[in-house]
Amino acid sequence: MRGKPEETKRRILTAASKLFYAKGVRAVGVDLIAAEAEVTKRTLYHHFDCKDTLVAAYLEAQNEPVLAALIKSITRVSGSITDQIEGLFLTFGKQAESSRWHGCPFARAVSELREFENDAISSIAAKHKRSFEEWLSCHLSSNEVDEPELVARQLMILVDGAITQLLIHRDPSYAKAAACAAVALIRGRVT
Amino acid sequence: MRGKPEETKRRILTAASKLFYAKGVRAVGVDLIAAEAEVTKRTLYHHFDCKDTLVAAYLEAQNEPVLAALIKSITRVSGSITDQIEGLFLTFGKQAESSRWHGCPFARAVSELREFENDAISSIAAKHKRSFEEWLSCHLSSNEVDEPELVARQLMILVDGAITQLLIHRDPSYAKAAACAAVALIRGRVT
DNA sequence: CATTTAGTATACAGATCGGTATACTAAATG
DNA sequence: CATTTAGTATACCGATCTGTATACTAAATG
Repeated sequence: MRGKPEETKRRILTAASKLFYAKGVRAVGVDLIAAEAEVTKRTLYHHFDCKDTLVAAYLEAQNEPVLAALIKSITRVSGSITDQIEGLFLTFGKQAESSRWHGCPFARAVSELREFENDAISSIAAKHKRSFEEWLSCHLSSNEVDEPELVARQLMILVDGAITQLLIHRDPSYAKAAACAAVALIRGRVT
Repeated sequence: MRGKPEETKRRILTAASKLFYAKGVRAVGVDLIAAEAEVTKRTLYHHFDCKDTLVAAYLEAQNEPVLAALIKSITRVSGSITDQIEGLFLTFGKQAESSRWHGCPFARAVSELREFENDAISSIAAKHKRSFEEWLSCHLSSNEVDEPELVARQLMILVDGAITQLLIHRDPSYAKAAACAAVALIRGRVT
C-alpha cells in the first residue's frame, strides 16, 4: 500500500534515531531499522541512498530538539545565572541514572565513526556544538557576565567532560563537581 | 618455529594496541591484528581466548604509559602548580594537531562498546581515570591547594571535556580555554 | 623417549553486514 | 489512459566478522 511519502520517510528516520541512540550507529544495521519502521529494506533505500546519509539525517534531526532541551534545562530555573547553569549540570546527573542515557549523540557518533574521516558527520556535530556555545555566550552576556565567549566555551568543555565522566563512572557526584566548577568560573566574571 | 611465548604474546598485544587506537576497537578485526603481528590467527587465539580479552589486555596495557605521560606533561614544567596544569592542557592542544591523535583510549573504547554492557572494559577505564584523579589530588594537596579532591575531579572533567571538543572541532583554542578554566579553579583555592 | 607446548598453514563454518535484483501492486498525476 | 512514484515480498550478492577444524612441525620438558 502507499501512504504519504513524507510520513513513511519520517517513520524510518524515527526508528533509525531510536536505534542509533540506543545501540550506537555502528551496532545497528539497516535490516533492523527497516523492521522497526515496518518497511522493507527496498523502501528504506528508496528514501535514503545509503546508511551514511541516514546517519547524517539522524544527527541533523537531533540538532533542534537537543538544543531545545539543553536551553530549557537552563531557562526553567527562575533564579540567578549561576543557579540556572547549576540546573543544567544537575539535569545531566539525573539523566545519567537511567540506563537508557548514553550522553551526547553527536560526540558519540563522531567517536564511533572516527576511522573514516567522515567530514559530513563531524561537521554536523561541530555545527550543533557551536550553536549551543553561541546561545550560552548570548545568555551569559545578557546576564552581565564578563568575557561571555570564553566562559561559554569553558562551560561547553565542562558539559562534555561531565558527560564523559558520568558515562564511565555512573556516579552523579561528577555532575555536582562540574556544577561547582561552572559556578566558580561564572562568579569570577560577574561585574 | 617456536619463539619465546611471552615475546609472541607481546608482539600480538603491541600490534593490537597500535591498530585499536588508530582505527578503533570495533573497526579492527582479529585477522588484521594477526597479520600485523605476523602470526596466524590460530596462534592469536592460543594466547587470547577471544577478542574481548584482547581488548581488555590492550586497555590494561595502556594504563601505566598513559598515566606516566600525563604526569610527565605536568611535572616537566618547573613552575607553579598553575603553570604545570596549564602545561597539561597545552600538551593536548599540540597532540590534537596530529591526525594520529584520537583522544583518550579508555573513553573511546567505552564509547565504542556501550551497546554491550561490558563491565570488564568500563571498569578498567574507571580504574584508570580514578588513578589519575587520585594522583592529581595528591599533587594539588602537596602544593597547598584547598579541597584537592574536588579540584582534582574538576580537572578530570576539564581534561575529558577538552578532549571531546578538540576531537570535534580540531581547534586548539579549546585547549587554551580549558587551561584558563583550570588555572582559575586552582587560583580560587590557594591559601 | 614421550608428552606437552608453541607455532605454521589453510580452510571453513555460521553469522551479519550494506546494498541490489526481480517481480509485483496500487495510488497519484499529467 | 499512460506514466511515474511508493510500496510489498523475497531472495540474493559479495564482503567481512569471530571463532574453529584439520593436519603438521619443532622445541622444551619431565
